Amino acid sequence: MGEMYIRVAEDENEEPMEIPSEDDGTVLLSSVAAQFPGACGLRYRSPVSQCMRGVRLVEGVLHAPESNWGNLVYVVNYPKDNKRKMEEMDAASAVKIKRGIQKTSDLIVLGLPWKTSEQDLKDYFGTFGEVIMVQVKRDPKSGNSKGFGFVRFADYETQVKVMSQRHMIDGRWCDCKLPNSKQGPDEPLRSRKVFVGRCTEDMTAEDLREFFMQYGEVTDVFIPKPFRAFAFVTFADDQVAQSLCGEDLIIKGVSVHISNAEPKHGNSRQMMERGRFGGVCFLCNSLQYFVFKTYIFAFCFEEEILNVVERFTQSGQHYCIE
DNA sequence: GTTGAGCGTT
Repeated sequence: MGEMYIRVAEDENEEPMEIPSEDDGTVLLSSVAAQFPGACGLRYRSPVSQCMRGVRLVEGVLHAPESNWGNLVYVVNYPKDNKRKMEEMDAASAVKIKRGIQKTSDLIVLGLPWKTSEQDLKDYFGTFGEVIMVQVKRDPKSGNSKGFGFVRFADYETQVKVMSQRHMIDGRWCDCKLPNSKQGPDEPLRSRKVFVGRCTEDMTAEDLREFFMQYGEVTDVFIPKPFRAFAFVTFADDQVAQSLCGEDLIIKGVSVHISNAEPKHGNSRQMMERGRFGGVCFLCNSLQYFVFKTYIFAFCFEEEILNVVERFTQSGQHYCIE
């Protein structure tokens, strides 16, 4: 038969590449793999049945169908769950993220007027997007509203939008948040909050909010007092928060460093057991945590320390200095 | 029958 070339592509619609055959008309899998690393075989679309057919492979040698390769385009087979497949998966999920196609979750609606009904909720939230669930929590006996409820949207974009603002419902301001049951260690790498290090004292919460708005909806800015050269910024969308981690950004002419705000397993008990941060506070004589000098943790990005700092500053409790 | 920070009878 003599040496010839067969046309091979990664996809039926892509431009094929010519792969040399052997003198006996067969094609070595190694020849295919030389151009398509990781290839484990070939397939083609039968002109008769219009189905994909596999090419016979015996000990690394590909045999022509009908003893003739013809002018068909052969498509490369890759092993299941190999690198290429993984890349396709990544690409697919990346598209999902970019398009905002993400699983939604129930949002708790806090501050509802006693009179607000589920129909009221549906009518109100329906103006943001498709509502697929509403609930008003009531006392089973009396049927009286407990003043809070839940809502679930069809689209993640809608959820983000709704979480990013307050809501005037039947004359009261209400907040929509992720319920506690949906937070926590459910998805540890999905933090919506970032740590902003190297802050200067002239950076106000409003400065930070305005700056970070360019990346996405900002739902909270927290600056510890007294000044400690860091802040926490929370976004409505965890993807935004994650995308900023590791960045050095310029705010008011100074470079701040963004890193993750929440430890994967930042358990205060674990820290105490390690004996690194445990002890008795000389101020209150009963607290069990130490926080070191400002300049130490201000420039230290160890998640555990930051978590402790945040717990203290947010709870309004005093803290210990050495 | 009241109230106003919170966290969901299944």
